[in-house]
Amino acid sequence: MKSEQLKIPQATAKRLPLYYRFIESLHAAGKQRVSSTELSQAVKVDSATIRRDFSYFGALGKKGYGYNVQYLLSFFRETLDQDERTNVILVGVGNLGTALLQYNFSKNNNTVITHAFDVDEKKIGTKVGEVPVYNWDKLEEIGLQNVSIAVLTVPASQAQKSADRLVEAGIEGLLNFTPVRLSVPAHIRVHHIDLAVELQALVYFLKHYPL
Amino acid sequence: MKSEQLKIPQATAKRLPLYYRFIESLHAAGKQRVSSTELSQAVKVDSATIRRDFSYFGALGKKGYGYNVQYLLSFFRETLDQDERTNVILVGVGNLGTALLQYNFSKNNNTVITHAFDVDEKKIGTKVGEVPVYNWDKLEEIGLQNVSIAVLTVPASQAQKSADRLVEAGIEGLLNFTPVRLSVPAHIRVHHIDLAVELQALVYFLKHYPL
DNA sequence: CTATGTGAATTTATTCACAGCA
DNA sequence: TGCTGTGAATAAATTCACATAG
Repeated sequence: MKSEQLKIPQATAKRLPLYYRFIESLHAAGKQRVSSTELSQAVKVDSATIRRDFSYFGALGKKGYGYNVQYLLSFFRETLDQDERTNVILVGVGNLGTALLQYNFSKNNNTVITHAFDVDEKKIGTKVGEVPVYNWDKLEEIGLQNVSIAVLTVPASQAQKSADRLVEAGIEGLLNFTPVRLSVPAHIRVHHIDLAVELQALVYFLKHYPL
Repeated sequence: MKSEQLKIPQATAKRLPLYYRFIESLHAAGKQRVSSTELSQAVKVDSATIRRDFSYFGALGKKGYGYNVQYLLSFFRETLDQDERTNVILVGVGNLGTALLQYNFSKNNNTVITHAFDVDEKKIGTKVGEVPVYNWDKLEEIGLQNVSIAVLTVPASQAQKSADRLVEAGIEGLLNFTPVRLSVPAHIRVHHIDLAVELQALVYFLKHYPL
């Protein structure tokens, strides 16, 4: 039951949170069943891809009927570990960091930023959207109380050294909003959200891939 | 010279801005030449992939030498249309919108947010990081002066209707930061940056794909 | 009849491995 | 020799198309 999950394609894994969120909204709306075609229209993923994605987890649906919303919901809740809470820290309370703290991914899920860190005396000791800001110099002292993920929103010049320190402190995953391509040990997982690259890529597609 | 660019794989196109940014920094540092291996270490993309990517544009390098930084730079500048300035508007001056306006992608490139829109009277008429905030109700009146891209940072509840209105006004590309999967005409290009999905995906990978 | 689940085909992307040029 | 550029191999992801269960 655990080992089979190792075979799930990465592309599928990245879509799971998307499915989960939409299934939640269907459930909240009181919908009982849903077909891959309906899901497809909502999340803009081909229906065959959705059926394929679901099939990696076994037969979640019923032929001629579709999928039971309640069942899907509890299945994905467990699969995405939404039963247990996941705590995250954020490093760098600048504009972007502040925006993420206010947002705090709060609406749908069980993943929450619990601590923020910064070096600015004026920010330390305050709260930004419920989240207390701690002194970055006290990271080791405070420790990562079973937190395994950090959101990195520091200036580019501080990115690598901040990452090094987080790794040293025992972090396992980084959501990196800086443009720096971090060098980390092989067992650390880093996902990049590179805002400037995303915008440039859109510009490029627009000019060179007319739809 | 134009038509061949239509064959460039999407995966390659998405990496171009990344290459461009690093080549810029090499140039700024006064470096003359660079090999695919060096590039690989810096941008964390396999060196064979880099050579393959470059090869879609012809023979940019010299065997036994590598690539000339100056030449690469001017080649990519042209390819990514960095000679001409690209103007962008931003809709929704909340926390995230404000962060993006302050950031304004400004450091490296020639793509700039020139107008922001919001409905909040307190924001209209002010400037956020150099960018003036206009009344969203006046969108049509102000018009999109040869702007073809909008960054969408409105609340989820406003996302679809904001997009509809932008499309009506003539926008061609959307960088969508809302969790809503927008429905737009086929000729409109939408890129999603779904912050909650990214974080959830990282959580999932961490728990299920031990490195 | 309906909509899943999945073999097979196809498309897209990555990586290997090396011939050949500077 | 040192590195590119690229055929060929491999891997990953998507899509087709349909037998089959309900």
